[in-house]
Amino acid sequence: MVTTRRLGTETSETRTALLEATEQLMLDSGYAAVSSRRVAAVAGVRPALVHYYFRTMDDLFLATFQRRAEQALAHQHRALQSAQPLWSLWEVSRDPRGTVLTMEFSALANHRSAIRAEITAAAERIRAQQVEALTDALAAHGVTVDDCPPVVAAVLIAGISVLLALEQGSLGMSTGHRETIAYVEKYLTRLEGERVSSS
Amino acid sequence: MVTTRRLGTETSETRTALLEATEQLMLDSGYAAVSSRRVAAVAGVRPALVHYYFRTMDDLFLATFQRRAEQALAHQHRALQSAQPLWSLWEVSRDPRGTVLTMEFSALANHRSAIRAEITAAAERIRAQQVEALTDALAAHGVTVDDCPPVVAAVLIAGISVLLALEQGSLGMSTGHRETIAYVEKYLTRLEGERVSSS
DNA sequence: GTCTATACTTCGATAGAC
DNA sequence: GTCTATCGAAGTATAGAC
Repeated sequence: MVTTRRLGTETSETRTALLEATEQLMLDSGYAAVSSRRVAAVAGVRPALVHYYFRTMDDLFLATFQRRAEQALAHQHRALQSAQPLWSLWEVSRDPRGTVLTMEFSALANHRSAIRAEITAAAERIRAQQVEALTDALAAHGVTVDDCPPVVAAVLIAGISVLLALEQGSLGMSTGHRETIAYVEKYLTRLEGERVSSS
Repeated sequence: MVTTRRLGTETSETRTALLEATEQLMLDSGYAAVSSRRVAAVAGVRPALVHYYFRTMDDLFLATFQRRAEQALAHQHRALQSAQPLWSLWEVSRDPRGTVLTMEFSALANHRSAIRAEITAAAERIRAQQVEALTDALAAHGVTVDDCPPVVAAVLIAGISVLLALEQGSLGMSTGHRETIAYVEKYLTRLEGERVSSS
């Protein structure tokens, strides 16, 4: 049953402001803090406007996620084409904003089935892109599939990044972080040499 | 300003039921789904009773966490004393219930400052216990601090566990999981031999 | 010592005003 | 095409009944 209620246009500035406000709230206070009223307050508009542009809160979350996922995929694609793809992937993965949002959206997926499929699909695309690039990058430096399959390298980098971001960001904890970063980067240096440029 | 309002006793069965209901809700639907009404419904009591045993929702979360943290520390302590401490730590870390709760409480810590300090302190204690045991375990198998510092091994195991649980549990995604588990366990076997008993 | 009735706040969502 | 006034449901928390 589809309602006939009208919705705002996709190009509206207000709509974009609402998406940005949602992302900001998720970063600052977690997805549970995202309510139509708070989003509106951050965006500087009236609460009911949220429901004009997004029929339900799930729609708002979904639109926020899709916008972000596209950016992330494109950003990672550029990084993986650099002369030091392993170093680049490591740096991209460690971006705290991206990691925190990933965790928030994963938590959201846990009990909003409408959103879950979308997030899973995006996560699969991002991993597939990593595996494709890592297959060449590792082989180029003599790492065989038997030593370390590309997909394992992708999981390891993602896992370490998530844990560091979770502990540092949410808990303010840093025991072992410096050592772990040094350990990973020593390995990266052995494969791709010293990091050249970080942008 | 402390209120004079009365609270239920610590040994009450109702109180324990509320703690268990809270944990169950966090596991099933995330911390955002924990409300006084829902906790009461799961525990089979009236909503207002939650506030008789726990003055605020933060108090409820805190009590739930502390109960769980003590169990986790004791459980890990036993595991680390086994004949194959590395294997045991890997298995304990991969317990999905524990990992999901850890993530939920971390997310909670992100925007409930009253709870944050407590969670961070517990996380530090758990890591310290791991490092202490890993220091001996790694040295016993000829792994020097230069090869891999114990604290790095602890972070790696925790990171991999968190990512696997997050992807599998929240997203239903498993790309690369089988390979990663095989990769880790190959390494564990090289150090401690085949896994003997898992209990 | 244990629990309930209830006040007050904030939520998502819609019908309808401009 | 854009926004507001407002409803019913659900949230936390307290004062007071048993």
